[in-house]
Order: sequence, then C-alpha cells, then structure tokens
Amino acid sequence: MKRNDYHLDDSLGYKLFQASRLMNSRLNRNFKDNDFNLSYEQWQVLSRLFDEDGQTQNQLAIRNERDQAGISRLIDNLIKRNLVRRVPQKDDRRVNLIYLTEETKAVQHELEALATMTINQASMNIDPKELEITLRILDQIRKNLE
Amino acid sequence: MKRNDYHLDDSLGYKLFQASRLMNSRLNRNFKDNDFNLSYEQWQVLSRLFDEDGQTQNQLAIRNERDQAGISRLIDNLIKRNLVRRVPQKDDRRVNLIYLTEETKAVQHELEALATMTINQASMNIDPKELEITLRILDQIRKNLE
DNA sequence: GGAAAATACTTGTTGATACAAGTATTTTTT
DNA sequence: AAAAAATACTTGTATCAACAAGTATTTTCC
Repeated sequence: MKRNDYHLDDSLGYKLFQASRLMNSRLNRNFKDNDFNLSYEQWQVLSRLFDEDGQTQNQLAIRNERDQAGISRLIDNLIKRNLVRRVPQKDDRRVNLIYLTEETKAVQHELEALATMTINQASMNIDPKELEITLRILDQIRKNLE
Repeated sequence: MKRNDYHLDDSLGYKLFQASRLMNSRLNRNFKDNDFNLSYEQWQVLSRLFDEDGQTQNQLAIRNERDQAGISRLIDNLIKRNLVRRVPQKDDRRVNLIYLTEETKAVQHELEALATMTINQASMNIDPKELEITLRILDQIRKNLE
C-alpha cells in the first residue's frame, strides 16, 4: 500500500506560481492606487525602455523572454494608452523602434518607486541573507529549465 | 545626479515571474511528451481532485486561490476533454460536484510522476538546504502579500 | 540580377486571469 | 409566508500567453 507522496501545496511549482501571481497583482494594485492602470507585462516593457529608449520589438521580446507576437500586442495596448510610440526604421522597413512618450518619461521615477515598494512589501519579515539565497536559487531554477 | 537604482532583471518580481513561467511550461512539455495535453491550471484542479474526489467548484476555487469564474471555465475545458464530470447536488441545486472520470483516475500516478520529475529538473544543482530556505521564503512572500 | 533564405513583425486561435454583472437557488429576516 | 440577503455558479469583456501561419522586407547565394 504505497501512499501518494505528491502534494500540490508543498510543491516548488505551486509556491512559485502563487508567489509570482501575488506579486503581480500587488504591483498592479499599487499602480492602480496611484492612478496608473498598468499590467505587470506592460510594466516590463516600459522598464526596458527606461533602461534604453528606442528599442526594436525583437530586442524587447528577447530581453523579456517572450515571443514577438506577445510583444507586438503588448505594444498595441501601450500605444492605445499613449505610453509609447512605434516608429518604423528608415533603413530597414521591417523594423519598428519603440519610444517612450514624454508623458511616460515624466512618471518613470514614480513608477519605479511603486515597483520598489511592492518588492519591499513582499520582502517584509524576511532575513536579507535568506532573501539573497532565494534570489540565487531562482536564478539557478531558471538556468535548469532554460 | 541620483542614478536610477531599479533594475528589472535583478528584481524579486521578475525572477519569480520567470521561474514560475518556466516551471509551468516545462510541466506542460513533460505532459505533452507523454501524450497528456494538460495546462498547469488544469493540472492544479485535477491534483485537488486526486486528494479528494467530488469537490464543489467553490472548494476548488478556494483551495487553488482562484476566483469561481476561472474555475468554472477551467472545468468546462476539463469536461470537453472528458477528464472530469460535473454533477449537480441533489439537496442544493446551486452546487455542482466535480468528479474525476475513470480515464483520469487511471493516469493519476503517471501524471504525479511527471509533476515530480519536473520539480526534480528544476531543482538540479541546488543545495537541499538552500532549496528548503527558498520554499520557506516563498511561503513568507505569500503571507506578506495576502 | 533573381531565386531562396532569413528576419521582423502581425494575425488567428485556444486557453487563462481579473473584474464586473447576471441568474438561479437557498437561507435569513421580519 | 414574503422580502431581503447570501450563496454558487455563469457570462461578458479586456488583457495576456503560446503556438502556428501569414506578410513584408532584406540578405544571401548562385
């Protein structure tokens, strides 16, 4: 009589899934409470552009580890909200360059502060050394699965 | 001249997001390679039913920390694939009880083995003590954000 | 120079999430 | 017993994900 030894609640996958989902929804809530209605995915794209404005969709896809189709539609939505512009490249008309709007540049620091705040909220009551270990292990998990 | 000190790649949220996404897609691939085409979310539901067959949709929603609308549609999809049955409760006609089909019961151990394998793949080259710490920190993050 | 391959992006489909609103049924209240 | 509240579930809408297929443009190769 062998007992089933798999328990969803105790599994690495489930814990990662829930922690990730909660972080995203908390970030979204923090944005919303400050009148920025931004999804986590949109934030990822903006954040890349804060690092370097005027990237191609392909670069954004690679850096955010997503497929181009997803980026394409994410950018459609960011454009609808006037958060970025899509500018065809002169010398290679296959390529679009994505630029932040002035409106978005103006709120960069506010958005980053909200992202940092979210991480602080998630990290409460956690020993900094153990948090360090966790970040390292998350990197290793990523390496293992890539 | 204060430099921007937020970096997406180094953030807890991003690392959690990527690790979680990779685990889910690896699980999905492992299922697919063995001719089970199951999403992670569907697996979550089945896994709850393996623990206890015949739960209400509400119970499944609470246990998987999802809203009822999501569970409702997940179950629609599981029914399409003949993986579960939806049975209205006699004495309270608001309630549906969800049961595994025989087909699904027959593959429980195989599915659980694939889930365990996925976790093992993700945990390669990780010190068990550090993995323990990570699991505990993930729980704490969840507590912090709930 | 022209065919073939590669590159960048878009569109379609299916499944999932979050939120809001709706229906049906049961329980509580008066 | 009827009205109001609560409960369980479904449906609608918008956004995102993963995969496949399609279009346009540029590069490579003969």
